[in-house]
Amino acid sequence: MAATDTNLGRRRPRPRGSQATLTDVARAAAVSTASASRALTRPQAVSDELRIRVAEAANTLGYVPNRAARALACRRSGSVGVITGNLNDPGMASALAALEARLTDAGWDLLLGSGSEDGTPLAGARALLSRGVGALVFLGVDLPSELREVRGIQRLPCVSVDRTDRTGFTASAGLDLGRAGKLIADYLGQLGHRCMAVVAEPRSVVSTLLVEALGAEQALGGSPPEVMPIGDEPIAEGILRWLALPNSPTAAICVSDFTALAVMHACACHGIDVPGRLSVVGFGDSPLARCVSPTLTSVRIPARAAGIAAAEYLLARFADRVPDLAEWPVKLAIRGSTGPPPGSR
Amino acid sequence: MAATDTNLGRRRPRPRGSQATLTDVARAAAVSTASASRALTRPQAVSDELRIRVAEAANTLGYVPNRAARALACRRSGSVGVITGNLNDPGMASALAALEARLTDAGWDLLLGSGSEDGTPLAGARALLSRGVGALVFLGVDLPSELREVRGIQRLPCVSVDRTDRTGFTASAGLDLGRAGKLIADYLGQLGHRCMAVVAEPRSVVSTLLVEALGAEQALGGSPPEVMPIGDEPIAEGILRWLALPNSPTAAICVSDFTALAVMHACACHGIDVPGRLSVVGFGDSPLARCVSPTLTSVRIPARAAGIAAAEYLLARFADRVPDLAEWPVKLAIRGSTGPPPGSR
DNA sequence: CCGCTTTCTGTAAGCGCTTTCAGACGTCCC
DNA sequence: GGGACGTCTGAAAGCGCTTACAGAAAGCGG
Repeated sequence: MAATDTNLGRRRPRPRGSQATLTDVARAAAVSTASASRALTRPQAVSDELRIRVAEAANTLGYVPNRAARALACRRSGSVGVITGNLNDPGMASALAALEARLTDAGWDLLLGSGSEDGTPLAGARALLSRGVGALVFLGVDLPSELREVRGIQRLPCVSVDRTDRTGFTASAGLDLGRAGKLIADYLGQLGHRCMAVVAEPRSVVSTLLVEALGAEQALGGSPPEVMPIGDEPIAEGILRWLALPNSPTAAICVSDFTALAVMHACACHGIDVPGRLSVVGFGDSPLARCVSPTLTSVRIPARAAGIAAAEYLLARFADRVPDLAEWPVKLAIRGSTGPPPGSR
Repeated sequence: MAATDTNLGRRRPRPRGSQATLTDVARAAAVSTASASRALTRPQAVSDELRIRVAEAANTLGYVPNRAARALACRRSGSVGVITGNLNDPGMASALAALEARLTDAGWDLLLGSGSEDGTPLAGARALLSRGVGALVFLGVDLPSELREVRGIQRLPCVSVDRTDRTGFTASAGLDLGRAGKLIADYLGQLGHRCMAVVAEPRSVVSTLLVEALGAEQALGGSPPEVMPIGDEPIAEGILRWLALPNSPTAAICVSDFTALAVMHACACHGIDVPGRLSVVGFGDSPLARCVSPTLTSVRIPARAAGIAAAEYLLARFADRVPDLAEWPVKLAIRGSTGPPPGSR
């Protein structure tokens, strides 16, 4: 239906004056198409003279290889699929940009799969698979364990850049957001905090990971953190309610710097001292984090590096090399918005 | 080089147990490949009986058409290229998600082109063109006028979703961010503001448009607005400096809600009344805008709608229908952070 | 100078799909 | 009953590219 609706599967007449084909190049260079193909794709396999002749012909004709034909002949698509989650999660956009740049440089296409819009990443993975992608990248999505059951995915290099894959199925490129929770818990725990809360945007991978990691952390006695969803009520009210609790949180872990700033502002408006009464931690370490007062302690995410790492991983696998996945540690940029909890000497 | 480096253009053996082909389906259904193809892509063109037989065969075999082969046979790629700018600009991510969802539904692929990473969108457009995309979408990028010179682009449906195209070359899908500046200027002008300033993240389309639109607006006497770049110095310092100017701004137009919140926070910390002394306008109308105090006046961007509009436009052009580009007006969500300038009765 | 290896090039066979063209088979009407 | 017509199907020709295979040319030791 979709196909006919949009005229997808209908042959079109070859537009006049269209792209030169390999045959044209071969004719212009007075060689066979085989030689032309070789000269273009594996220059070292032909004689210098032939290579130059073909290159010149290709150049003057403005030859651009037809990817579909190549994919068909090679039985390989030349494209990798990327399934994105919430691109508003700090860093995800730049990870994507870096990934794209590196893969494009190497001659691969990036096919965008259904992201956070509808349903699970499973549907997205299936759709991309049916498009014949040569690999799959998961960017800021929670991976369901059913993923490994998806038909044909076993053969495919898969990489997730924020290690949200609890299935252990994909490789994970450099970025361990899960560690961020531990990092924060350790740091705050050492300062003396025993009760901390999370301020989270819905549908955010970061929030999932934060809650999970904080809950598991021993420093906090294993109790799951209080969570305040964003967008329901004024931030200030939520905070005041927290502080009125018998065992009130002494630290607020926020899912983004934006959120953290909202918390700080609410505190400023109600005379709640940051970090004296409440420590605030942001996420993403945006440029603004050091431009506010107090300056904002924030998790720094090497997103660009992670995007590149993912790309390198895939390129290595494509070339049948042993991939070498460097870990790019998530770090905490400690600034003025965090300190010892009230009552600690 | 890249090609050999990554083994791109090399044929691979047909993996065993791989996808069923149309030929397999045809054989299983005991029909010719021609009939199978027709039954699958244009069901109304064959008899019921044949269609059902083929459908069943395809189903049991788990047949998935090979896109490359189809593209080759149809002389059409079945993919549209999208060139993204700063995905952190409010709304751009969701516009992309919506675009992707709609196009994927209709059977088109989304090819990601080099975004903000390197150089101009020109290179990105060329790269995508050489990949044989059937259309181009520009998402949050400033379009240089050289774009129309790109070889082969003239024949291609092009659409930009935020109307940053001053070349008049692309269609523009529903979203006129340029109007946002006018909207703000009008509103603030009516309140009595005569001098306003912009707080901008670098490399942001929104900021470009804001500065431009505000500068052009008559209400302000045509003088270009003061601009404070983000990340250089504490926001508070910049604001204090502004307020010390002889003809100090009475309103701060911020490139995002995040930025706006930073401004409000700085004001709160220094006893600057918002909106009494300084009105603050945000951009994007995020959920947090109504959770802060004062609630934040913000530009509401129908980004999802714009993404869908872009998709519909392309689908219409693909089907040789007359595209019908609805305008999705950018609106101003007026809340508590804006008011008359100081000194106005 | 011969046979052998090595290096390069061309021929031709696909890759999986769509579509043209023509044939087969009914239907309908005179 | 016979021709005109319409509907459906199949054979086969590509789409533009890669590559197996074989042939040509060149180098080389004996």
